[in-house]
Amino acid sequence: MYLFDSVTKTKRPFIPLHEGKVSMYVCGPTVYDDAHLGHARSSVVFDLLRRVLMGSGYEVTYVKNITDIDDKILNKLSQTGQTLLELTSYYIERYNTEMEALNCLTPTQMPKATDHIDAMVHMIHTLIEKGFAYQSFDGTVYFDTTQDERYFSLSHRAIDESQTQSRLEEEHTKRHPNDFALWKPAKNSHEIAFDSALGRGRPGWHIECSAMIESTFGSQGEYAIDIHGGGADLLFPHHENEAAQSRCATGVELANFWVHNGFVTIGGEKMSKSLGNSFFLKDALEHYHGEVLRFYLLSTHYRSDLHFFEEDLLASKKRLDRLYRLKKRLYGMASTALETPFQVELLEALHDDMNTSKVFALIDAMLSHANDVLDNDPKNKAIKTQALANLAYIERVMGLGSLDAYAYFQFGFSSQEIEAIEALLAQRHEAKKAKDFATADALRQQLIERGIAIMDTVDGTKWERA
RNA sequence: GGUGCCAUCGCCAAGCGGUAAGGCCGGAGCCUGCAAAGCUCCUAUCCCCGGUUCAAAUCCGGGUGGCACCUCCA
Repeated sequence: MYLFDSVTKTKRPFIPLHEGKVSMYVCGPTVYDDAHLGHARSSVVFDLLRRVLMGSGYEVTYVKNITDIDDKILNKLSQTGQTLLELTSYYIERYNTEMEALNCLTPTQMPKATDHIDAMVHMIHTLIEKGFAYQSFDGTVYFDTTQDERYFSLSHRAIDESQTQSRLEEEHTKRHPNDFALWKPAKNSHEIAFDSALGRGRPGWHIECSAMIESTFGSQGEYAIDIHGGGADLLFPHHENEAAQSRCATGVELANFWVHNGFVTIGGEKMSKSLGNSFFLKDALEHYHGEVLRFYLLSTHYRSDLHFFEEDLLASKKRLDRLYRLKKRLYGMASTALETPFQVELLEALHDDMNTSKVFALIDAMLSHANDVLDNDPKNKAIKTQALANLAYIERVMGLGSLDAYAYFQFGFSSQEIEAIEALLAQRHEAKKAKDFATADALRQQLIERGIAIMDTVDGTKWERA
C-alpha cells in the first residue's frame, strides 16, 4: 500500500514495523461538546485506513485517545456546574454512538487522558532530567524547543524571528516563544487538578498522546508506532510537539507515517437550512442515515478539503441508494466468500493512498453490470453470487451497505407511518386491479407528497423513502 | 506578514508526461396502464500567459483567484 506521509510529504510504500501487524494511533476528540462533521470525517477516514489494512491481512491495533481534561472542558464545567466525569462521560457516550452510526469500528482501545496522569508526569520528569524541559518560576513546566534539533521536521515550518520576538514579550514565563507547556500549575484550590511531584496542576494538551502511546505501544525499535493520524489542523503545533516530546524522552521517533485528513468547510454563503444551520453530526444524522454521511465524507479524497453542500450529500445518498437497490434485488440469498476481480481492483485503488473516488467509480460500474445482466436474465445465479460477494466485500472494507436493504429504505419512518403507507399501497393495489388508474395515481401522488417513492415490480409494489 | 495547499463539464470528483474515470443534474430511448426503479446512448481539452518535451490537465517560471496553518481545533 502507498500512503502519503506528512514528514516526507510524499506517497511512499507502507511497510509495517512488525510483520503482519500494524499499530495506529489517532487523535480523538476533546469531550466538552457534540461532534461535528469534521470529527466525523477524521473518524471515517481513519476507520477506512484501518479496514483497508485489515483487508490486506494485517492485524491492526487501533488506538484513539479521549482528551478529557483541558481548558475548554474546565470552561464548560464552570458554566454547567457538572462534575468532570459527568460532563466527559456524557460526551464520550454521544461520540461513540455517533461514530457507530457512521459504521466506524470500535477502536481497540480508547485511553483517557485522566487515566494516564502518572505516565505523563513520568515522561515530563524524564524530559527535565534529560535537559529537554524546564520549570518556570510560576510552576509551569515547558518543553525547550531549542533543544530538539528536529523540531519543525513534521510541519516544515520556518521560524519567523520578527514575529516570535513580539510574542515572547507577552509570555515572559517561557524562554522561547515556541516552547509549550507540559504541566500547568493549578491557579486556585477549586480548579480541577492533580497532585504530583511537579506540583498541583494538570498536564498540557500534547503530552497525553506521547505518554499514552508509550504506555500502550512501548518505545523500541526505530519508531514507536506505524501510523499516527489526525486532522490537518493538528499538524502544528499538536503533532509537532508530540513528536518532539516523544523523540526527546524515549530516543525513538514517534511514528513511521504521519497521516492527516483535510477539513470540512462550509462553502458558499448560506448554510443548509434543513441541517439546522449547523454542521453538528447529531443534526446531520437526523436527516441522513449514517452510511450516507460516511459515503459523502469519503467521496472526496481524504487529504483534500471537503466543502459541505447538502446538494452533494444528496448525490451521495442517491449513489448509496443504488447500492442498496441491488442488495434488495438479491434479498434472501446467502452470501458466499467468493473472490472476484472487482475486489482486487477495489483494494488496489484503496492501496493507492485511499483513492476513494476511484473506488466509487468501480462500485458504480459493478452495480450497473449486475443490474444489466439481471435485467436480461433474472435467474442468472452466477451474477447473483458474484454481486453478493462484492457487496459483502464493500461492506467489510468500505463500511458501506451493512444494513438490511429494507430497513435502509425505511430510514426515518416510524412503524405507525409504515403501516399507514402500506395501507395506502393496499388501496392502490385494489384500484389498479379494478383498472381504476385515476384513483391509483391519486394514491401514488399522496405517497409522493409524504416523501415516498413507489415502484411496481413483478414481485408487487415496493416503496422507499425518497 | 510568514509558510503551505489548491484551481478539471451547471454541481461534486478522479487523473501524477502519452493524448480527459465516475456520480448528480439535463436530454433521447427501452421497459411500464402511466410512473418509479433498472438498462442503453448523448454533454468538457483541463483559470490565464510564457517555457521544457516528439508528446503536458499532468514538469518549470510568471500572473490571477480561492483556501488553510502560524492561537483552541478533526
